[in-house]
Amino acid sequence: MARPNQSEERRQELIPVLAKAFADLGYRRATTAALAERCGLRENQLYRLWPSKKAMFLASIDYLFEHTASKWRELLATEDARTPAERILTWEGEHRGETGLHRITFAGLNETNDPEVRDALCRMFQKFHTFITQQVQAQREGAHDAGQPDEMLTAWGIIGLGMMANITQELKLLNRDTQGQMVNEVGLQMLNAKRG
Amino acid sequence: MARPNQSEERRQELIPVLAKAFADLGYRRATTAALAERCGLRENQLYRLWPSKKAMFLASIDYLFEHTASKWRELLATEDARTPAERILTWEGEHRGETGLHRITFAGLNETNDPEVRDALCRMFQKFHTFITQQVQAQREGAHDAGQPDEMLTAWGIIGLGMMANITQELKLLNRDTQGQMVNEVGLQMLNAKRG
DNA sequence: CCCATATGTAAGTATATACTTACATTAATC
DNA sequence: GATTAATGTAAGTATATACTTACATATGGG
Repeated sequence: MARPNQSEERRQELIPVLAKAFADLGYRRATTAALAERCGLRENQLYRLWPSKKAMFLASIDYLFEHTASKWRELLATEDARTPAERILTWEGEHRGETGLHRITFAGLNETNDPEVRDALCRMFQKFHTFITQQVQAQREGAHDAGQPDEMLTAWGIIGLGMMANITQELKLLNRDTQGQMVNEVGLQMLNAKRG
Repeated sequence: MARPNQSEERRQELIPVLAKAFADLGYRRATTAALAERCGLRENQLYRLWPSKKAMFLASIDYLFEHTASKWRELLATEDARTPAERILTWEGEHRGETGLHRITFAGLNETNDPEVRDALCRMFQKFHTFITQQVQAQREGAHDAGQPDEMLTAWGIIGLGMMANITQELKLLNRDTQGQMVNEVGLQMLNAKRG
């Protein structure tokens, strides 16, 4: 034998670079040439690590989800005057779109004809949804008002609010402050509101 | 002169076909060959009517927005026990995604590097936002509660809810009934809620 | 009928780009 | 230090597809 195979380590190092490239450029404009250049490699070196561009894309989706989720877990662990759900909302309002996860999501939503891409997106949304549903339940602490939507539906609403915040950012429809205010105010309302 | 030019009429006839093609296939898979075939034409005939594929795409965005907006105006005109806003929410909960506008939106969001596409999307979202803001204002009739987000922010939240409903549909994450329920319940909550 | 323009048909081109191949060089293990 | 797999370099290929060109045919107005 000679020279140990370090492919796995290389992959771990490169995935954030790929994810950023897909986030910056979208799927189409993130050509294999561009990806390789950002990685400081040649195209065929990338292809030694992943079998296809699609595989690189799927790896990026998983990575960015994990990245976001671990940030959220961290927020849950720290103590604060606010509830966990409120902390996440505030943090998202302030840091919205930093990872570029949404751009990758848009790119993925354009490729939903591809079963693997579709599955990756499904898993991602499902995980977010489970996570947020738990937070909504914790926030409401069983004090379920008569007219209030159940926690699962509210959770989808909150995810939608986040998507919309990303879109308004992408299209420069709202400035950062207004965007943060939106996520905070409308999000809190969905969390806590009672029917009038 | 000979033979009157009927290009404009042809365009009007064909735009719905193009829009459906983009909605079904997304931008990338809607190749010019596919577009031409669905129109029952050759590619160069399409190119006599529009200068580029992008132009066909932009025309489709405008068309689908107008299509949706006119449906909503119709809903506003009809009388009902419910308020106008409630009527739109219910209708959207039931007919969500029929036009395929959302798929075109996703495709567009992937091409936001292109200034023309970006502008078309901005115009579309702005128009929807203006429209919905008016409905929220009408619904709340100036009875603005202290903790309630202002109507413009709420309107973005409602649009986000609609986007999310489209995504859950696209990825088959929710069945139609639950989806409609989500749009209705969470939407109504955003419209009417008072802080608990 | 004429003729100018619209419409139809059938190729072709140019380019981008995902992916491959061939070969040179390096470096761990024995 | 020899061997062998990993890594680096530089081309090349194959294909898809947006867009074009060349030419034939139809059709309405003078």
